[in-house]
Amino acid sequence: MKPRPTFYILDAFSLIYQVFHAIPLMTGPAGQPTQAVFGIFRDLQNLIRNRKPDYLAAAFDGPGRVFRSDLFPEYKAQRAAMPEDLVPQIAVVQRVFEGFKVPVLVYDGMEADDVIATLARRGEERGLDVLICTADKDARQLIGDHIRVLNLRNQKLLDRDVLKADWGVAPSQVVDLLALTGDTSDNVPGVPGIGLKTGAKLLEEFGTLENLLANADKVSGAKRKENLRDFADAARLAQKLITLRDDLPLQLDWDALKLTPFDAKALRTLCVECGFHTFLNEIGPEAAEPAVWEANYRTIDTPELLQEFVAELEKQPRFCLDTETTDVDPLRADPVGLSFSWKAGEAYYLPVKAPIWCKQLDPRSTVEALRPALTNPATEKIGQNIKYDMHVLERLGIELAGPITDTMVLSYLLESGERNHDLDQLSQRFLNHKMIPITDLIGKAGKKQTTMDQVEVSRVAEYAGEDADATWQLEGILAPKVRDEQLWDLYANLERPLISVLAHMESAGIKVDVPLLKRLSKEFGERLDSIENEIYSIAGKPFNIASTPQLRDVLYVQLKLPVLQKTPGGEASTKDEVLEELALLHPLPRHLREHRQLSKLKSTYLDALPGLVHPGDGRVHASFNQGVAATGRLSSSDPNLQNIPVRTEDGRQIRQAFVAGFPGWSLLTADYSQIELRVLAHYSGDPSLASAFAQDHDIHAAVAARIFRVAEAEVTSEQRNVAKTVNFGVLYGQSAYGLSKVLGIKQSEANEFIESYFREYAGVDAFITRTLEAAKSSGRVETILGRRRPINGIANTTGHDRNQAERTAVNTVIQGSAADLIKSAMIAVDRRIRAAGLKARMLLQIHDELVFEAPDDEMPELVKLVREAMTTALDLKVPLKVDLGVGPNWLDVVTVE
DNA sequence: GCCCACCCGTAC
DNA sequence: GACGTACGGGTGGGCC
Repeated sequence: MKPRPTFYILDAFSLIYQVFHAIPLMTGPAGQPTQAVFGIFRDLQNLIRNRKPDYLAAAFDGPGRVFRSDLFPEYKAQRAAMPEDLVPQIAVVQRVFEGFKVPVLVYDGMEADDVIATLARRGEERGLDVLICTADKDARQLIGDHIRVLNLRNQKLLDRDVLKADWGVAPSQVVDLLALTGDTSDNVPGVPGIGLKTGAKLLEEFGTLENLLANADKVSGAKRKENLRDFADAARLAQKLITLRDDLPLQLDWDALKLTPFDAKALRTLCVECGFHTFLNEIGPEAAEPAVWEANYRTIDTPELLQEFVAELEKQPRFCLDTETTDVDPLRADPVGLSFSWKAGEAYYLPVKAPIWCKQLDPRSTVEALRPALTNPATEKIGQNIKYDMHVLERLGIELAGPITDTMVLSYLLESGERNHDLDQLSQRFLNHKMIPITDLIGKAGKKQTTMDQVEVSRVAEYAGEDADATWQLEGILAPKVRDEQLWDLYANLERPLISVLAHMESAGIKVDVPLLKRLSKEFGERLDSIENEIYSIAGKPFNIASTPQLRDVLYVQLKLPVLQKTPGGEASTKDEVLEELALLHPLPRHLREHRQLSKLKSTYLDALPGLVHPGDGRVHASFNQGVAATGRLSSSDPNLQNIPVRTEDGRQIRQAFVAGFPGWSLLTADYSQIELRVLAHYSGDPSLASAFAQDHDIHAAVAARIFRVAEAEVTSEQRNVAKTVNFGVLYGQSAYGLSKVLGIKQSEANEFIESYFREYAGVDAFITRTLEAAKSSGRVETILGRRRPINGIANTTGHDRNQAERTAVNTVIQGSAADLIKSAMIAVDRRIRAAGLKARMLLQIHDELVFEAPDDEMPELVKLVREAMTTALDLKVPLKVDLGVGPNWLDVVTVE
């Protein structure tokens, strides 16, 4: 079945009032109020961008008489006049609708609600999937198989089922329910004493309002009986008022309701008038006609041309380079060609591996010819994700020298995590240019995919030339932006030097004991088999335990166990936390938990890791990604070495397979102790937190002592555990509810712990308040080294969205500052290792931990050097502490003094 | 047969 | 609804 086309109907005034009240007063350059305009602009932009409606319309109330006033003169009578600040915004909002090309429907004498109802019906009949965007409860009566209500504030969709869960009634009963409860905002009467709960209960019993009123004497409670009798007419009137007319004689031109591209010019004018600078940036380039991309790319494919080219290249103080290869993994990739650019619209492509019928250069002599330019420390090298090219060049025996400017990293600093930073997107956004998709050359991933060396040179030259050209042009835009935003120091002192540190870590990799992984895999496999049999016999039949739907069926249909939690998709959850509960009721969940744990370990680590071991050196070379995590952390992939198990005994065994690479070498692990809590102590300046760290106390015990008001020596392990959980909860903005769930205590109790914590650590409270205020006024937060992250929705949302934004804001400062700190440490350690001329190498970073390998005779010096560099990486108001361990593998490390 | 959303679970 | 940041495996529905 093909999905139905979508039809979004906007209840204009409902949305306008919603955003007007939700967003604090904003004013434009002329001092005019703009918050409703802003809110509608944002809503439309998001709606069109994210949901891509097929059809779209906005309904306004029409001028003239309203038929409901004939029925009931007081209808909407007590509704306050439109706020003074809103009045002038309505006309501008209309222009926003026009700018986004949203057809505005206004009909003389008709209310928007009825227009919407009619549109919805007609849309449904036409085979569309109708979504009504409104906060108006009345609209819920329209819900059906193909009509739903969408809340644009939280993107929540109301369908038949959600309605049932929410109000306990079917769509056909909505009118009756609202007629019973009445609606104070529209001045619609109802039956006193009947709210949503009671109303739904009565309707469940009696079906309809009419039947209920007819059988009022059967309802329990004397007062309720009396009210139902006395207010029966009021309810009947309300019913009439609430019922929407879905049969208005509207002339609809469906073609005119189809979504069309917005009028960028009109919107731009409006944004300038209103001072919406962010929107201006967003619609600006993307809306404009694609820029003319004047390109002149030359292929350098003879020794003579190469000689001329190198002579030019060596004259350039700065140039952009890019490498083409046969693989996304630079350590498995063969070089195919290099491209260079130092002027917009111009680039050079040097093919070194191509189909035999194409003219090309000799790889070896080309590398030698380029070496002086690439290793010249005085010239600047520009690239997009240049770490990749550094790997390729390293394998050709070239260590890139000179200052590096990486456009991916620049973009990341400007907007960490809010967007992707790949070249295609950067080019689209900043240059308004669509790059040639790589799939045009090598096909889509899969069987038919070829490699770049199979593609004829002329086509690769266009592709590679464009890469270098676009990167060069991007640098011209991004670098000034980074300087303007005062982020250049962060780049030059932290992210830039980190690039080559990461490149070295990646090319070092870490040795893996594959036979051990295989042994463990076999052992886990055998244990899994026996658990599997046990599970099948308890369940009475075999099924796929790894299949959530099948497991659901066994647990909740077959065994009829209670559904304790639903997934975000509305299905019964089978996650571990739920199984833990269910284990108290039935033996099966216990076995399932064990099975889950072992099969996770087996598939994700034991079986996947050997496939990622580099055949040449028996090591895994993960990528440490510098442009992904929104807080400034690194991430690791292929494989992810930042989530190797440690918490359970079975999981921990896997660490034994990460070993020192050579005989007589060992691993060194160096963990920051309580790094995020120390950062919190630094920021909060809280004296008691600071002194606990200054005196190197057990921080969880120290906090326990204060919140439970006992001596530190008297703290019980339960109290310490509570304090530990609260400590971490604070970092994540955990609520009393969350804490109570983790600790298995009452919410009220959890609340007391949290309150007690903030009473004792008022500095922490003040830090949070300070951070949130700054976030609200500036729309972003900043880490200790000035890294920034935009915080969306902290000032203009409420409820859950607001809380989420607040948690993100606070956590980003802590997590991001800790990330700054360890990045600084990595650079410092790397420098010192080089300065000392050690063979030791940094291998891994796991957010608060560094892993090295070194010859045993270097170990004492390395330990000293690492500790020194890490503890002095940044100067905080509390001391930094590092725990070090040495051993033959990542499991069996022995603590060193 | 490939792609992707969803669910789940591992780390800090 | 309720704890922040990541990555990745297995399933199964959708698509080609």
